[in-house]
Amino acid sequence: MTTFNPVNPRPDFPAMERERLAWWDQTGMVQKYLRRNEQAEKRFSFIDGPITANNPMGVHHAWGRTYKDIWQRFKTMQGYRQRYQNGFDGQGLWVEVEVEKELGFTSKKDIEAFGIDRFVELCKERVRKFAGVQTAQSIRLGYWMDWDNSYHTMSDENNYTIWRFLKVCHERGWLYEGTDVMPWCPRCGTGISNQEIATEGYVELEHASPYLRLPLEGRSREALLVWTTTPWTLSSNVAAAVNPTLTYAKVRQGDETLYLAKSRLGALRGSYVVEEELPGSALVGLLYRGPYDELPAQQGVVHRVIPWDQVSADEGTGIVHIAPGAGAEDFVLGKEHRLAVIAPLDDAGVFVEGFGWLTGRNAAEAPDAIFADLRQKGLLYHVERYRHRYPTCWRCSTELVFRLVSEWFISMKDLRRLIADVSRKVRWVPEFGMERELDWLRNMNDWMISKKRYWGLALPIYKCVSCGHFEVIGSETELKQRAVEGWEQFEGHSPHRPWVDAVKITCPSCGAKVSRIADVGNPWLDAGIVPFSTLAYRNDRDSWQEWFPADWISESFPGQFRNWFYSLLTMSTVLENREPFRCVFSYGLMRDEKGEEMHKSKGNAIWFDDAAEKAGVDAMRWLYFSCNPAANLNFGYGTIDEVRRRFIIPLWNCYSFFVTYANLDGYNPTASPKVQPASDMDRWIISELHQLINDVTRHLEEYNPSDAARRIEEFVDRLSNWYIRRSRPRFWKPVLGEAGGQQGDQDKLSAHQTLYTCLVTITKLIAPAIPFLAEEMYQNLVCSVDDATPDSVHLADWPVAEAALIDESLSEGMRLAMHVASMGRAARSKAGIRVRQPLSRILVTTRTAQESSALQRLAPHVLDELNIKELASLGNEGEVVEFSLRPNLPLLGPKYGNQVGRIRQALGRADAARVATAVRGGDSVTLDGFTLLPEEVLVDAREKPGYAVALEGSYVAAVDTHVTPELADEGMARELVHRIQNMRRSAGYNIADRITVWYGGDANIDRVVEKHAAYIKAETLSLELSRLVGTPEAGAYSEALEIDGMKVRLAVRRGKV
RNA sequence: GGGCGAUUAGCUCAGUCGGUUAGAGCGCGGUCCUGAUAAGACCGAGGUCCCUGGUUCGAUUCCAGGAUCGCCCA
Repeated sequence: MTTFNPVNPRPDFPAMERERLAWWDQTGMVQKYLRRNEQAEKRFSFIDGPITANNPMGVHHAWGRTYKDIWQRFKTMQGYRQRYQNGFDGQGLWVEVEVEKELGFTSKKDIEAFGIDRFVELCKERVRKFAGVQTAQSIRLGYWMDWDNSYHTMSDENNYTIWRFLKVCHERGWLYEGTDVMPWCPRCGTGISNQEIATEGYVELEHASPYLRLPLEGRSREALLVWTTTPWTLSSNVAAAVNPTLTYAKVRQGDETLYLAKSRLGALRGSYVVEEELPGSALVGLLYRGPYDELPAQQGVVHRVIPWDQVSADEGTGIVHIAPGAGAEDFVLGKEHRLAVIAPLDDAGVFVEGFGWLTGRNAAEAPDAIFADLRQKGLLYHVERYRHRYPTCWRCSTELVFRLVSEWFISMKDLRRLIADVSRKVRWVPEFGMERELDWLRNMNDWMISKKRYWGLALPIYKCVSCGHFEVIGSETELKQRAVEGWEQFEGHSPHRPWVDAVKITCPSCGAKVSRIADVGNPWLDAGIVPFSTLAYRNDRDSWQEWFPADWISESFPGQFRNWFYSLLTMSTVLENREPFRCVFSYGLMRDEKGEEMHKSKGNAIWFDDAAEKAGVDAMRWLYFSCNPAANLNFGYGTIDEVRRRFIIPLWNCYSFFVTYANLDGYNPTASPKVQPASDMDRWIISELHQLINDVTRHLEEYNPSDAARRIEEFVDRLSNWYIRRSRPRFWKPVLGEAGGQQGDQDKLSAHQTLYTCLVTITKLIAPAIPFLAEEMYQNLVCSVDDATPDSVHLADWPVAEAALIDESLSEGMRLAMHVASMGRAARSKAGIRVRQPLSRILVTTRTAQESSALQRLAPHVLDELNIKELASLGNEGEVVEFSLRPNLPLLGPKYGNQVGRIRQALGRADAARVATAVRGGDSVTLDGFTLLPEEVLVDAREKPGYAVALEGSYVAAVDTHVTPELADEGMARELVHRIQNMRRSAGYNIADRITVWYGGDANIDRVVEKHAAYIKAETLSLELSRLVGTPEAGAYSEALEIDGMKVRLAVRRGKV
């Protein structure tokens, strides 16, 4: 009867994860976890940035969700009460676009014909569907949340809380209707935000780009030469911009004079004479005749030259045509210089009334007619084909125009500073996040919150068409009170279009009936309000106070400084003038394995579901946990496999090793007597373990996942490749209660107990990051033997380090021992003597007396590892090495400053052997008048012939390579053991099977076997070891071998003859 | 044009509160142990720590300028 369930040495991790998910489900473990700290005093408030519920989740979402899960789990284990609320983002154009695609729609007209109500219902349905998909995927990820309590940004409460926010903005005078020039898709009939363009909108296109003359007022046949890539905007030209600091040329060409930047003279056609050079500032203020002065829309417009430091000397003519009604930068300049604004296009990209022969024409199709017109007026200089990146609609690829539109804004004039002050109270991880946010706050424009679409927040703005008065409704009750019409139609519906639009109120200013404006809201309002809407800000202020501000939020860098972080900060500043979160943790961008961006179309995107089933989510999660959050992550199956190889498999092997031997020995952590860890090895790994607990806890509390992961990996490596490797004989020698006596039992128990403690503690430390593996190990190691423990590792307490168990000097000593072992291997490797061949002596230098004694104490481990008999300090062994001296700069630098150079020289000239002897003996030395303390001089040793020597830093390990006949026989005995072990394995015997061995060979073999019979028998669990006579008996497994040129025949058989 | 990052081995990245000898993984060459583990361990080769100045006894590290790349803003 075994204590623990046997461990599969080659597990199928994804299958294991699926089984574990089912078990968690059956046992209601997630519910227990969610309720674990219900009564706790201390709370940890995490607020989830809502995920866009518009498509299945990607591996990049899994990255972010892993972080969120890790810290919530960590804080749960530490006993903090939490809300575990997930959020879904569902309102906005993203969803509309997908629904339009499904329905095969291409324009707003299609939606209106279909019916806004049906369309909006389909949008809601899509959001619910993908919220479900993402929930299922998140559960597969092992993300433990209160899934039934997820919030939706499309909820009534969320929308009404935004109403409240907008009303406060209005009361403070920050809400206004303004005009702006923005990218517009003439086909879709909607504005396209810069953000939408930045992601996938720019395309390389070729346009006919005219150079034209703008004749200067009051100067005969003198003109500015300008260039544009958008000919239709010339109809609305009101100014020309020059860079005041650039040099311009006045050029004579035939009977006319042209002005352009000196660096752009190459744009001229034909011969010319430069008459004068002048700074751009000399042109500022000149008046000129516009290209379309005859149009009604241009009447009364004065055209003049304005300064603009953004005018480039590398393109066009250095004189830029400005049309504030048709270009974004132009519009800003227009405001600055109080220029006239002429808006030429309607929402379909067609010239409006007032543009003469252009009226009714589509702007995109007008260039040829415009060129002909300009040529006829004598203004056209020439036309070139020009390739450039131009914005297009990300939905239908139509070239965008820039159009003057009327939109609603929140003024940032006062808020900018207030938000910045609030931002400074937040802890940003990484730290440079704050600089990015503040930079955004310095440079941002007023926040445009309206969008001329259908599915989204219904902006509660009621603008009177008769008198222009507008007001903002702050809640559903206020709307009901103010409603004079349509409330019955609206009642029972969500506050969305078209239902809410039925409600009319009375204008308090003129008494007219007023409708809601048709616009919907910017979706970042939806996400920014959640610290209020999800915490019952409107209805239960006490509950809100309890959870606000959030202790921690997390989202990736791209976009969030100007999106979610910004909207959170803005809305919280307006409502409470407080920071909505105390700490924000952000991370980079996910790329594919080669560092290229992932795209569906490129075929390098990896689906979450595929990755989960192929690689397992623990491996994925450990990758996310261990990578540097601030850097981009190159994600791929190769990357995940490496994580598994590097960390998960070695950890699993440690676990598997423990269970194998614990079962063999009948070790039971609850039943077996507790022993005091006596050996250095046990005390060392326990000391390492408690340092690990300290470090991991500290790193997690500082939101530093990668260092936490690195420390755990380092520990597992030491556990596997030093502790277990060195302790192996202790586990397998005599079985508990059999041979070995009481002392052997104690030692063995101590080994089991130590390894067990390490493994159980690791399960807790890794539980937040890789919940499946942690649970798998914990269930078997803990729950199967102890009823008094929590039912799940995820209900366990986070480990707390015991300072008394940490022994720094032992750690240092062991580090040195490992280092010496490594140097010894290097020395052997250099000499070409394999470890199976015993050697007599290794000589080692150390830096200090403490090191020397620590090393002597741990010498048995080093010697056993290296198969060497004796370890001695290399003191004055001048025959092995020669010495050289170096100054210990960290000590001497501060003490002697710029005299260090002279000390260095003095050491170079000194008798190294003499100084080395003195210093190693703990005596000071005086050189050139400097009296140096022993620790201020570092002694190096250099190899001399005769020994195999490894040098590393100031350490030297010299291995005596002389193999005596005695040592050679011992090596042969060990070789035989090795061969017999291989045969046991080839023959398929069990670890504990006793065997009989026959051997045949020359006299050397006889001698070796005779001399080392006891050793060989013990190592190979042989009951009998006899000379082979004739052929091996039937049923025996036999091999003919050659060892160092000697022919040997070996045979093995199970049991006794 | 402005802001924020980055630049370290063939590749992907750690690291250095300024100190002598800069690390890991992958890849490459070689070897070994093996009664947990070949999905392992070890050894080795491989680096003007982007460039130029400055501060300093000492700079890959701090400061300034520049180059290249990325992100954001204009």
